[in-house]
Amino acid sequence: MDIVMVTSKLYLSTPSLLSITLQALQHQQSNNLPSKLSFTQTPQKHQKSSSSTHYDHPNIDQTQQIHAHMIKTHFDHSLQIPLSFLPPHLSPEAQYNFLITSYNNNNFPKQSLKIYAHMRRFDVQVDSFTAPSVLKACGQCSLVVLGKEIHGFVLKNGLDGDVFVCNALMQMYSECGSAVSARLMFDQMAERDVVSWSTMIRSYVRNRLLGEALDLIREMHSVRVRPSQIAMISMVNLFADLTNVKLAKTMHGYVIRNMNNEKMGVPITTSLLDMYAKCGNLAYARWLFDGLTQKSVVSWTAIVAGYIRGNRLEKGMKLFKEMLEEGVFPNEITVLSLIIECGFVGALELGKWLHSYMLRNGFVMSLVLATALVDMYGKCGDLRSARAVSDGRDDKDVMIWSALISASAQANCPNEARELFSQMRDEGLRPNEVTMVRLISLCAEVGALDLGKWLHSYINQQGLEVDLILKTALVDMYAKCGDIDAAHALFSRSTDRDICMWNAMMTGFAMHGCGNEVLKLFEEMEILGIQPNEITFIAVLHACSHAGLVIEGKRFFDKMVYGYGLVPKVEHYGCMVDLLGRAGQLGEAHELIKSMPIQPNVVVWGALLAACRLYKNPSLGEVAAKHLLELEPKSCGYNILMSNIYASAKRWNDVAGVRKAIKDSGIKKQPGLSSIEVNGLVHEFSMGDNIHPQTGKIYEMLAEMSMKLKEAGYTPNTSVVLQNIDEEEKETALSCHSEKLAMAFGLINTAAGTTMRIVKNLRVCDDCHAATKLLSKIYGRVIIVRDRNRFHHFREGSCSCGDYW
DNA sequence: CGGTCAACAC
Repeated sequence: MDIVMVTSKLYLSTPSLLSITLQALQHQQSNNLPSKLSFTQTPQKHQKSSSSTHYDHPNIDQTQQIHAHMIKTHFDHSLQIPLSFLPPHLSPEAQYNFLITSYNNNNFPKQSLKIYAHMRRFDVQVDSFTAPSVLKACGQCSLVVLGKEIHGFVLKNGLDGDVFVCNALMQMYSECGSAVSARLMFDQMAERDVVSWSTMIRSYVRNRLLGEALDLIREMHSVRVRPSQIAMISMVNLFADLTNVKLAKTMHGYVIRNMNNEKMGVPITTSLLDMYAKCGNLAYARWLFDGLTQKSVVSWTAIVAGYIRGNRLEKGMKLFKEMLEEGVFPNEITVLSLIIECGFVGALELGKWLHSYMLRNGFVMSLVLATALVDMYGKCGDLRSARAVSDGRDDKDVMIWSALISASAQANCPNEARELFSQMRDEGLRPNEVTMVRLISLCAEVGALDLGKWLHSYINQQGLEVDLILKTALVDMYAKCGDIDAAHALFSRSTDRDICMWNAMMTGFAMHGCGNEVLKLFEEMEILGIQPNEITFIAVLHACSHAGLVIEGKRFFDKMVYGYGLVPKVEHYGCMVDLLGRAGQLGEAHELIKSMPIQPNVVVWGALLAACRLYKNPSLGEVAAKHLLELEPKSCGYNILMSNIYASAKRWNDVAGVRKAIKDSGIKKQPGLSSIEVNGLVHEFSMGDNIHPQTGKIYEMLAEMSMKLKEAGYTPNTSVVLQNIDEEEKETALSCHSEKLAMAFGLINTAAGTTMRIVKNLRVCDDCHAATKLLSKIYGRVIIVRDRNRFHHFREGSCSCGDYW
C-alpha cells in the first residue's frame, strides 16, 4: 500500500507513463502504419497530458500493451496496481473499469470479462461505474448467468436506485434475448429517464415484439417523456423492419416533428436512409444520403447495402468506389453487410469481388465473415466456393456448419447435407436452433417430409427451444412438403405470430390452391391490425390467381399500393399478369406490362406467354417470346412454349422455324427432375434414366402402368413432345418422364394405400397431369405432386388444381 | 441508451 501511495504521489506531478505510451504509439501510427481496416479507429484527441485531462480509451493494441504491462508488474499478484499506466488518482475500481471499458470499446468483450473475474478474485466491489461496463460485455457475449450475478451485486450494494445501472441491466437482459426480464427491470425502476424508455423500446424491437414496442411508445408519450434522437433511432429501426414506404414516411414525419429545433444528427439520418433503402425507396434514401454533411463509414455502408438489396449492383459498386476515393474505409460490418446483401439478391460476381477485396486488403477472416461468405456462396448456388471458405478452418462452430449445410441444400444435394449434419455431430458440436432452422428449410426446399418430421421430433427430444423462427420454418416445411394440415395445425397453435409466420401460412395455402383460406387469413390480419408486407401480397395475389379471383386480385393490388403504401415489385406484377392472363384478359395484361415503372423480368413475360398459349394468341405470344429471348437467350423453354402456340394455331412452318432455331443454338432443354422420398432418403430421377439400382423393376412397373392406363382409355398426348421422332417413340419418351419414373419407384417401395409425394423442378406437363389423375384412381393412391409453381393433389381420378395451372 | 451486422416467409 505504501508503495502505491509513493508512486502515485510521484507520478501525479509528472505526465503519466500512459500518456507517454499513447503519444509514442500515436506517433508511430501516424508515421508508419496505414489505418487498419478491421477496427474502427477512435481518434486520439489528447495532446498535452496533465492529471486533469480527459482520457480517451486506447485502441486494442494499446489496451493489450497496458494489460500486458500490468500483468508483468504487479497486476496479477496484488492490488498494487501501478498507477503510472493508468490515469492518475483513480480508485482500484476505476482502474479496473478503465481497462474493462477499453476492451469493450475495442470489441473484445471476453477480455473485459476476464478483467472482471480478476477484479472479483481480489474482492474489488462492483460499483455504479463498473456494473454497466461489465453488463455491456455480458450482453455482447449473451452471458445471462453472469449478468444475473452482477444483478445480485447491484442489489447487495444498494445500486438499484441508480438509473444508469438499471438501464445497463435492462440492456443486458435485452441483448441476452429476454425482453421479459428487461421489462421486469423497467417496471421495478423507481425513476426512469429517457434512456430507460429508449432502451426498453429498443429491447422490444431487437426481440421482434413490434406490437409491444408501439404500445410502449404510446405510453412514453402519455407520461410526457419526449423522445430523444437516440430513442427515435430505435423507432426508425422498428419501422425499417416493416418494409413499408407509407409507414416509413409516417415515421420520418414523426422524427421531424420531434426534433425540437435540434439539428438532425448523422446517426438518425443514417437510420432513416437505411429504413427507406430497406423499404425499396432508394430515391429517398439517396436524397437523405446526399444531404449528409458528414458521411461516416456507417452511412456509406447503409446506402451501398441498400443499392445491392435493390439489385442495383453497378450503382452500388460505383458508390463503393466513391467511398474509397473519399478516403472512407470499410470496416468489418461494411463487408459483412454487403456480402449478406449479395446473398440476398444472388449476386455471385459481386460477392466474389468483395471476397477478394477482403483478402487483398488485409481483413482478418473472422468466423463471422467466413460464415457470411459461406452463406452468400450457398445462396448463389456455388457450393464449391462455400466449401473452399469453410474447409480449411479448424475453428468451425455451429453457425458455419449450419451455413454449409444450407449451402448443400441450395445446391440440391440433400443427402450431402445429411452427411454434413452427422459430420458436425461427430466433431462433438451439438446442433442448435439455427442448425435446425436451416435443415428444416432444406427439407422444405427438396420436399423431404419424412426427414422433416424426424427433425421435428429430434427438436422435441433434445429439448431445443422452438422459437418463432423455428416454428415458421416448420410451418413452411410442412406446407412445402405437401402436408398442409400439419402446417395449419402448428400455425393455429402458435399464439405469438409475427408477419413471417402469417406469410409462411398464407404462401402455403396459396401453393395448395386454397385461395379462400388465404383471403380469410388476410381478413383476420386486418382485424388484428397486423401490417401486411410485400410478401403477404405475393401470397394473396398468388391465391387470387390460382382461384381465378380476378376482380379481388385487382382490388388487392390497389389496396397494396394505395391502402398500405407498398411499392409493387416485379414479383407482384408477375402475379398480376398471371392473374389477368389466366382470365383471358390478354390485352389488359400486356397494357399492365407496358405501364410498369420497373423492368419486367422473365417471370412477367413468361406469364404472358403461358397465357397466350392457353388462349391461342400467337401474335402477342411472339411479342412475349421476343422479350424472353432477349432476357434469357440461353433458355429454350420459351421457344418450346412458342412452338406449342404455333402448333395449336396449326402454323406448321413457324413450328419448324422455332425447332430449327433451337437445334441451331445447340441449347439443351433444362432437364426435368423428379424426386420422391422413401424411408428418409431422397431418390431423384431424370427422364429415361437408368442409373437407379432398381432400374429393372422400375421399368417393369412402368410397363404395367402404361397397360393399365390404356385399359382405362387413356391416350398419350404426344403434342407436348418436342423431338422430331415418330409417334411410337414419342409415347415411349412420354412414359419415361421423370415424374412417371418417380411414381413407379414409389408404387414399388411403399405400402398399398400410402400417400405418395413427388417433387418436380419444372412445371408438370399436360400428359403427366392427365396420366397421374388416372393412376391415382387405378392404384387407389393419393398422389401429391409439387411442381415449380404449386401443389397438385391427385385423388380418385381428379386433381385439386381443377386442371388449371 | 444511438446509426451499417445474425436464421424463417418471396
